Amino acid sequence: MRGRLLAIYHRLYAAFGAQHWWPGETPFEVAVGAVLTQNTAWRNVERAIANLKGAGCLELAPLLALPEARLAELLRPAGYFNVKARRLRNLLVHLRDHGGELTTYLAGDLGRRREELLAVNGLGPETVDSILLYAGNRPTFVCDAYTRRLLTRHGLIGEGASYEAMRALFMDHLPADVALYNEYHALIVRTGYHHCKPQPRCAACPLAPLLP
DNA sequence: CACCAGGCAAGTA
DNA sequence: TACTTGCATGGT
Repeated sequence: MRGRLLAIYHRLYAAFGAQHWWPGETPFEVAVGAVLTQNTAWRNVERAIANLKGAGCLELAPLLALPEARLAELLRPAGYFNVKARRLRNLLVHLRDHGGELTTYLAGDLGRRREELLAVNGLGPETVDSILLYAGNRPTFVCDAYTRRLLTRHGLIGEGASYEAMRALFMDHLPADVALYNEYHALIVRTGYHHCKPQPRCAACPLAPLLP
């Protein structure tokens, strides 16, 4: 399994190169982006983040001081703006209640932090793992819809596999390397944008030779 | 026009 | 437990 997963990784890296994730200047911005990009094109998230920046609200205190209706207004281009205003506030309140310093918070016990964040309404496993890995540089593997498609298509996991099962597949068979986890997930997402995605097989896909 | 995009929670049976 | 639905903008 380790060989299969690494072979896929090397193929993707050779085809697409380093992805330089996460796009975001500070850990706080990364965490905000993780919530805003739920089921949403990154292009639209960038507009919302630009709005927050323009309002001087890309830090905990000023962002938390915004009325929720005003926050939703700024988040409009990211879609689901009412839902996301609530979810983002839930995260901010949680951080405020746990010291107010994101980097310090994310440096705590990994399993404990992951459980705490998962308990925040609006934060699911992908969002939480994204925050931990990309904002906190913690070794947790991020999975998503593209990951599921890749794993099932290569026969590495069953159709109904849970998020936790997918994550465990990577973490049980790869070294707990933050740089590797970072690049691997980014490359899988990059592959999602690749034109071969709907077809079961495509000669131009860098993974075609590895398909069963 | 339809379909998709770096999900998640709440409702239903 | 296992499905289904709501949430919403913007690009292709």
